[in-house]
Amino acid sequence: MTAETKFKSHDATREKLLSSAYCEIRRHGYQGASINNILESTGLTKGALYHHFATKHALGLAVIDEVIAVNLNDWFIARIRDSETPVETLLDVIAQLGSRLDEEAILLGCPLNNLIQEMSPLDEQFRHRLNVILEEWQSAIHTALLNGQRQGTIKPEIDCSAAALFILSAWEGCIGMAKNRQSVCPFQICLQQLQGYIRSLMIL
Amino acid sequence: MTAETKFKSHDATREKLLSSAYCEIRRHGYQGASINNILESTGLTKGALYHHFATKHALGLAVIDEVIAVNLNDWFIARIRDSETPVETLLDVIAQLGSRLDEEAILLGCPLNNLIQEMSPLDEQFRHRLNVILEEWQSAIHTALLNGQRQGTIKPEIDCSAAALFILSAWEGCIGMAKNRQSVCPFQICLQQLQGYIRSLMIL
DNA sequence: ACACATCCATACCGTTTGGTATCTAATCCT
DNA sequence: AGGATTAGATACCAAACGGTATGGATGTGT
Repeated sequence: MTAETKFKSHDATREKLLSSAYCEIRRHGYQGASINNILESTGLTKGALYHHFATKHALGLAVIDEVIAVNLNDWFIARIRDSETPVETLLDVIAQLGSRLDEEAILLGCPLNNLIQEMSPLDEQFRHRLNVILEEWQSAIHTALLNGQRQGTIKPEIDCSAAALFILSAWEGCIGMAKNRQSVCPFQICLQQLQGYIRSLMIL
Repeated sequence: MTAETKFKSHDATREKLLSSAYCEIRRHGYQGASINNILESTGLTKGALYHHFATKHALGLAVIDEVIAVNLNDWFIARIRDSETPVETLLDVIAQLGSRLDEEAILLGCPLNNLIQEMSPLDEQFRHRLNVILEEWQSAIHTALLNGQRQGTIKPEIDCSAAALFILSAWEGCIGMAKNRQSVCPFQICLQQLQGYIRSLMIL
């Protein structure tokens, strides 16, 4: 009970820091993220931050592990992996992506892809963790396609691994392009083409 | 003659600065790019830099206009737009992309896409200039597909504008994913899938 | 040859950066 | 209850940041 309340309040400020850092990084990138901004938006001080995180670098890694990875898993990866009608679900998730994201979300882009583009050449620890998420994602699409083949909805001659990699790349590519257009419309067009590609893998 | 030599030496240091800034930005992003690093790698000083460029911001815009836009135009956009066998050329250019880029080039990613992901939400002038390049690129692919339709190599029912947008998105997406994998192999697989998509638009 | 503009080096500036040392409450364990 | 640990606020720091002011060369135009 006492340990629980302590643990809860402990997590409370830690979560606040993580959440604020996530927003700041999402907007300005990791390098552009300002520790002072993060603290200002939480009302906390450096004492709190550096009590929970050794360095800015550690904070960045924690944001990846505890925010980005979790969100992506809940929203996309787990849904696709665990579906009993995986190909339908894959198409559904992409459709929802096009209809549910507002302009601001599009402008800010995919948190995973943002960090990949910024940090992969700069920091091996960042790169590795982002790569793990990416591979889980690709693996989820891969097994979805394999299940589709088993269920007879995906053409048997398809290389599901390569197709999964391409779907993921195109997915992130669509979001990336939309980030520059600042508009939902071309984004939806792009996602429709991606759905068209996926349907071309299917047996009609 | 005198005016010409003056102009040449003028351009010489200016080009040095642009080239060095391009490399620095490619590695660290615009925000992460250090003016001092740029100067150190050229052997020049701040007097030189701020004589030719008013601010770091102006330098960044000049890199886009005078290096990135020019390079992309020479390597991809103009080639695709001006080809008499546009679809073949498009496939060729993508194939060359997979075979000619070494691991370091892949690790550093597409200079255009890098800046798009970093700067689009942060600076309207950056976003606009990058958008212009992107639209020229998409337009080049678009007209290539339209020419293909006229030549009877592309299926008439294809929405060439949407397909061009998707090809461009997937293109950048492939490079972006490869940036994290740090390997040529998945990149080539991804590009092969993109070629497969383009072939699915063609009349065999 | 002389006034003038261009080019760029040197030295400096204020601000912001991530990070640290210290100190005070609060909480935990026995 | 009381010593020990944890949580977090405050004040400070050196370094790096982008940017500026000045001054001296090197031409350039007349």
